[in-house]
Amino acid sequence: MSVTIRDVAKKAGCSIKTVSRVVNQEAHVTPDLRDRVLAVIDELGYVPNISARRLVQNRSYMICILLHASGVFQSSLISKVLDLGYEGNYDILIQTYYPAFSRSQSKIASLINERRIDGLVTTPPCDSDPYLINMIQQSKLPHVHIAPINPTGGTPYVSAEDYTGAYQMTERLIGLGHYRIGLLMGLRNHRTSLDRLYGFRAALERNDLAFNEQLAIDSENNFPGGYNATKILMGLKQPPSAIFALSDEAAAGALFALNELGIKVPHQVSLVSFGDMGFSHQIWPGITAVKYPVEQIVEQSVEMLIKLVEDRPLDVKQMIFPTTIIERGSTARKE
Amino acid sequence: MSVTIRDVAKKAGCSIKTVSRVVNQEAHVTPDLRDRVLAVIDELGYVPNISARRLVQNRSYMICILLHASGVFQSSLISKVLDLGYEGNYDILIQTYYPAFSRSQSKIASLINERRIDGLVTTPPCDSDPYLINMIQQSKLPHVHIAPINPTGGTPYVSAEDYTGAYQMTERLIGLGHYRIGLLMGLRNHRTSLDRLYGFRAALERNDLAFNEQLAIDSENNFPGGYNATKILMGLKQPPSAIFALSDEAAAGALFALNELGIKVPHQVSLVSFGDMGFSHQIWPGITAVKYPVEQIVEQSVEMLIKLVEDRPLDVKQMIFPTTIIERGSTARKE
DNA sequence: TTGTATGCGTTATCAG
DNA sequence: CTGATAACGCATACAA
Repeated sequence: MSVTIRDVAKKAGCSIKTVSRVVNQEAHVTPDLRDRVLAVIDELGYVPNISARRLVQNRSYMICILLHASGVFQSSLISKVLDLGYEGNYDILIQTYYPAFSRSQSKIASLINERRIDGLVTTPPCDSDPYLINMIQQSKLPHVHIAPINPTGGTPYVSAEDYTGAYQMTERLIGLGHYRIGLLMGLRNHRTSLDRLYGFRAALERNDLAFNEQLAIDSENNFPGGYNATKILMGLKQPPSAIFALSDEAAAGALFALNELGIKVPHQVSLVSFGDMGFSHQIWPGITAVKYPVEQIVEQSVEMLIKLVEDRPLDVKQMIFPTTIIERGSTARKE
Repeated sequence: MSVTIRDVAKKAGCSIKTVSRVVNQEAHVTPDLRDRVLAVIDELGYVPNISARRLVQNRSYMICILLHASGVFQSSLISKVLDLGYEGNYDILIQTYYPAFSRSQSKIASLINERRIDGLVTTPPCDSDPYLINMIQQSKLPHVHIAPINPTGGTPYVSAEDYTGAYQMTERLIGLGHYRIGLLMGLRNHRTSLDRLYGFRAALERNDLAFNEQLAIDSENNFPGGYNATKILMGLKQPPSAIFALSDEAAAGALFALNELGIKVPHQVSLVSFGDMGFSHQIWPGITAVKYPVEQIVEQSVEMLIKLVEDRPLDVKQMIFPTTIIERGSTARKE
């Protein structure tokens, strides 16, 4: 078969332990011998067998990112993961998890219980699945949350300032003279959606504006959700002069609906979104958005996980990144 | 530590080989004994150690999809990969490859040479990198191409009818009365771009229309590429009445530019694209597109690769899927 | 500084 | 049909 550590040792005239030392860059090898071994390694084209190493060390050198569904959030998250993936010693396995499918369940169960991964990062709403969370905790697998719905149990997590971002964006709209603001909400069982909602309400209150139930539409954080909600909003006797979509997809749906209705953005209606992951700048006239710092979140969560895996100390167990507002063409002062 | 095959054997009062047989669903075990073993496995919560299995079988049960850059093509490809990922016995590692970065090179080299993967699917333009291709061939690693630039060397590949798709779409535009069609080309060193270009030209010829160099703009297959090219096209003394973008991103850029110029789509200019991966239906007024069958391509290529890995016969070594045209709001008869 | 011997948890061989 | 035992390739106590 292929060349092993033993072949190298024989040819170099030393023991396998010495070769092992050289390969793993341990101390206590005379430069002379080290060079000889290195030469033989090069000559024979020796590469360590990762499976053997994994077996004896009981480590997989693989970490997993768990996703649910797919959308622009997932896409931009994955982009960042891929960028991280070719650095470092770990392979990053991107895996979807659909609680409803038993195949999906058994796949992740196998990943966790067979110790095929050294650690796990979960993204919302995976962390709201009790089966999964329970399994992770039982297994004592190193685990980091991204934007968890329930940041309980002491699991480290990385998140963003959803509340503040929504608050600031709402204030900006109010500052532009918009007092009737439509809100396209996400599902209420998502923490991020809730935080954004609270931020929105707080900004209204702060400016002595009442929260109008009629203007806050429950919708899914996707294109059809935003599309339908906008149709409803604009059909009201007193339609809003601005719409705040709590996701990029919903904003895209809203814009499509507004176009269809012949309503000019931003002159007749201003539109803003929360996320700014994907094509917010590519859809005419460019959507003003709260930028959600996915990249930093992903990078940080992976970094934290690896520290956990390698048993290195974690200075902080919660990290919350600030959001920023990106101004584009979809907002204007109320006429 | 954790429970091993030996523990199960001891408790069940049989040999480890028998346990192994039960676990691997081999024949030659009396139902009685099998049940007893199964019961113990369940009781002890035994799960086989994948690393040990990998070591002894010299297999990793992991396959890799190699990507270059990121865009909507990659995104929709990844979506499909993720759907496949929780089925089957293989983990699918999604990996980017940037030939310019030595870290990226050494990562993929390690993946291949240390046999950390059992097989590899490459996507364009990875297959145009000689270093990579050479390495793959040297290693004799099972390998399948997706839409290769140079389908040489007998490597199995899966692709789509780029030529025909472009031909048909062009004919459709001509049928709508468009005789001056702007073409937003991708980079010329991509086979798919070339095939699409040839299809476009063939349709023109077939309809006795001359290919106008001025209307065919070299641009990258991305948003700025399409944006800039469209600005150029519409600045011509005789601008086109229709634009054919050879990628979704370029089409989005084109649409943005047209909006910015105050040109109505489709009334003043028709716009079509090739790909239909991402948001073609989410950008007003919906972009008529040639649908590129990514999902089928990905599924098929993974299936072929696994056959290769498992040494099962491959009935076909080249598969080329047809494209279809999706009609949306961005095309109209020339006024 | 270097080497020996043992074990990691499987699968596979071959005898019973 | 079943089981003892030998690999697989590496890391690591421990000995020299």
